[in-house]
Amino acid sequence: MGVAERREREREQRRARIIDAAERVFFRLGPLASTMDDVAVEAELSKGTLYLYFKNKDDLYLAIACRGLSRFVERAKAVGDTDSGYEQLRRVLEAQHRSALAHPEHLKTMLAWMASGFTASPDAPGYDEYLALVTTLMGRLVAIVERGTRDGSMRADLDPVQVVMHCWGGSMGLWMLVLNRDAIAARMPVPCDFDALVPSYAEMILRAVAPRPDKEAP
Amino acid sequence: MGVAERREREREQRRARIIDAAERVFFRLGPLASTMDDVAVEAELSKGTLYLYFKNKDDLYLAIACRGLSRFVERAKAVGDTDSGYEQLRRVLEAQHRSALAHPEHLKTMLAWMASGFTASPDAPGYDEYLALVTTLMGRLVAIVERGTRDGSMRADLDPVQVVMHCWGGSMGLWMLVLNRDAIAARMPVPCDFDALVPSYAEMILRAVAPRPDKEAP
Amino acid sequence: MGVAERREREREQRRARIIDAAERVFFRLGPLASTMDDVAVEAELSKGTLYLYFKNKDDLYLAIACRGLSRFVERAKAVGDTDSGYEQLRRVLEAQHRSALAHPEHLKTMLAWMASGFTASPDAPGYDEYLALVTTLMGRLVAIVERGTRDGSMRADLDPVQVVMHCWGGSMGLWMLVLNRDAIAARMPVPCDFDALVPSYAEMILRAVAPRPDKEAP
Amino acid sequence: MGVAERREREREQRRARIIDAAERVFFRLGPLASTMDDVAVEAELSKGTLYLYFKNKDDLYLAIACRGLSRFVERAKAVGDTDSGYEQLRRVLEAQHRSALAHPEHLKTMLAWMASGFTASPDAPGYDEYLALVTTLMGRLVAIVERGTRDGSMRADLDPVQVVMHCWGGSMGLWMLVLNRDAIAARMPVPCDFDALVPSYAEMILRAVAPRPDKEAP
DNA sequence: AATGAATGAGAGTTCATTCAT
DNA sequence: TATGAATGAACTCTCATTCAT
Repeated sequence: MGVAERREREREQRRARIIDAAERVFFRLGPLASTMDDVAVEAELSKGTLYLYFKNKDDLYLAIACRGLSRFVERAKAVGDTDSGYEQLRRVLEAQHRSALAHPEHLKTMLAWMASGFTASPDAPGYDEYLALVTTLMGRLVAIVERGTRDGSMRADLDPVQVVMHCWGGSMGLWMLVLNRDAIAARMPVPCDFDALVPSYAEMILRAVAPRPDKEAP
Repeated sequence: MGVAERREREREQRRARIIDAAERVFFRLGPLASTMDDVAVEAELSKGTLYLYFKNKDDLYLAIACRGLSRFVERAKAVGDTDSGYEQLRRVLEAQHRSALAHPEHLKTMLAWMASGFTASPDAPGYDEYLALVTTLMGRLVAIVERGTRDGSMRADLDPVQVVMHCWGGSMGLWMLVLNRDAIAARMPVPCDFDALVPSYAEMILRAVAPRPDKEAP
Repeated sequence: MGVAERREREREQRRARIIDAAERVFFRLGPLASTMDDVAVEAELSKGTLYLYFKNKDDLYLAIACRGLSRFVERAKAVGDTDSGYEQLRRVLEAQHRSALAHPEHLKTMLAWMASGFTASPDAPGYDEYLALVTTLMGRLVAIVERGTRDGSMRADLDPVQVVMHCWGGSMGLWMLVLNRDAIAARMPVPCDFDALVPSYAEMILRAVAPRPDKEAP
Repeated sequence: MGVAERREREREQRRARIIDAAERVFFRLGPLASTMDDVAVEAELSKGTLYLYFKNKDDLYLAIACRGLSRFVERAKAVGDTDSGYEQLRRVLEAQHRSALAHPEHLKTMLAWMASGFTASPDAPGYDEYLALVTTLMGRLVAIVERGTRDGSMRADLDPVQVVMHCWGGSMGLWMLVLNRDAIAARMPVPCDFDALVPSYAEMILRAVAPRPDKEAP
């Protein structure tokens, strides 16, 4: 049985190395301009081999999305469960901002994928993994907000799901602007501090979910 | 002189009809999967004719973006300049939401374009028009927030440009979620009211820019 | 009848102006890269109008060839008929060299046409004119050599037609090299004086057709 | 190691077969009218496969030119180095004439290429090979004439490079006429023996480079 | 398991030519 | 006569995918 296990392990390693290569290529050229040939060359593998590990280009795309997402999820988990809901949300937002700053290309790739319509077909091998990640992340975030509404660190009348979507979707939209800062700056009539954009967005969110001040200090 | 005028008018009409057709195709297939052949068939024109009116596919893309944007701009202008800054912002957000609801396909196309990196080259014929629209819109929005900070209807410590970007970018991001509601809903562990997403986002923004209640009622 | 004549004259002028424009375009871009659109713009005429004066692009090509050829013919005629055959040949070669130096683009265009296989169809409107020119030129040159063989200024055993073809074809070939001097120079292991090429060729021809020296000076 | 070698050999064979097919097509239709589709059909290969072996149409063109040129070079080398310069030149000219007679289509293709301006870009894969061939050929011919001027079998005052260019360029020009014999014959006022054209040209060249008879027989 | 040659449909774009006005 | 919008076939080149070895 050692042989089968070693094989499986080797297979996983090889798969991971292909994703590594694909990430480098996708980040360099964008997912659209990247070809399977580019990925094969970068992975020092033949093109045919790629198809032994990934059903098609979209499946490879999905695997990259999973990676990015799992980084987010890990950060969200690392925040822990001891603080107040408000504090946890603050730290999650901060953690994600740091994560995005560290891997902006990941974000770019994911955005391109989202904006082009989430083409992953449910029968792609990586689909289940991806689904599990989203579910985990969303569940975690919703739980944080729910806790906040209960422990009094957030307004009680918030709809947790809506708040999570505001955090998630809004951040995505702002990152879309930040990642295209050059193109946008050229079109803005007034200067904009792009580096401050996401932090100030988090600030605004937090201010909006905070309980009314007059209720804070009776 | 009537002839030249009529020609010019007919040319504009034909151009508009091509954009109509392109919109339908782009919305049906997505801008990436759409081909110039598809557009030609939809417009009941030969492919060569397309190139009489648009330099290339990107230029056609840009024309669609311009159209969507100009709808936004018109709505923003229609809000008028008589109310308080806060009230104007509220109405602009509301107007844009209605606009987006009426033409979601536009938004989808624009998002795909933004996420793939704003490829418009400055020498495309429609570029200047596009630029002017963005500048107008951004200028208008910034002016509204500036007014709000001065007339006391918004917090005085707001950075108007940041607020505008939060409105703009955040809405985009949320619309990205709404437009992919089916794909996302399948991945959400808890149900989400997608129709409420953008309105509740506007509400949150407005709440965040409003002056502190304890300063409102001294 | 004055009206018809004026019309005919105007038609000729318009035709000539189109050829002017076509020459400029062909010389600038080469006959292959030149489009009927380019010619129409250069002629400040609509594309459709071009087809009122020329059956198709080849016919326009032919008209340009005629122009170049008629210049040659005029130079050949201007040499006169008073000198010895040898002297006339010398002066014709010299005249053609000067003509080619003055209008190298013409030569280039004609060469491209010849090398791509003389595509003129006999039913093109300008075909007869072109044919007449070639006939005239060849007849003139052959007559010169024939005279030379009879008046003792050339070797008596020459075949006049062969000599004319050597002059004509050989010059063409050498001009082909001269016109591509840059490309060729880059490929030559030894330097070459391209300016001397055609004159030295004429010299060689003349030396070869000259009577044996021992017969010159008895 | 046998596998890699076999692959390489097969690759060369396939490449050669594509050039075969391209030659047939180019000769039938002319290089301009020939399309990559035509070549693919003739080679019984898919269009995509062509691009695995040749970067683009020009590269395929270049490969054909190389082939024709290498035949010339081989003939020039086969002449050997034992005779007088004059005799070597005579035999080279003769050899090239036979070569051209055997493969006129090659000549036609090369002429079309030359006349359209030597478009080969230096980064085409076959460019170096082509360059080496031209350099070899030119060097060989110049060496022959130099030898002739030194060994007394040619006039001492000849410029070897000029003579070589006369041979090369002049022959090209005459072949251009021969290859278009039908079109030209229809335009000639007097009959012309096209088959004799190149041999009689070689004769003329040889006569012109030969030393003066009165110096030969003192 | 790995290869890489082969595929072939289809992309965007061009341009000589036509024809209704 | 002159126009120029419209055509549509043809072009070169790309690339995700397959399959014999």
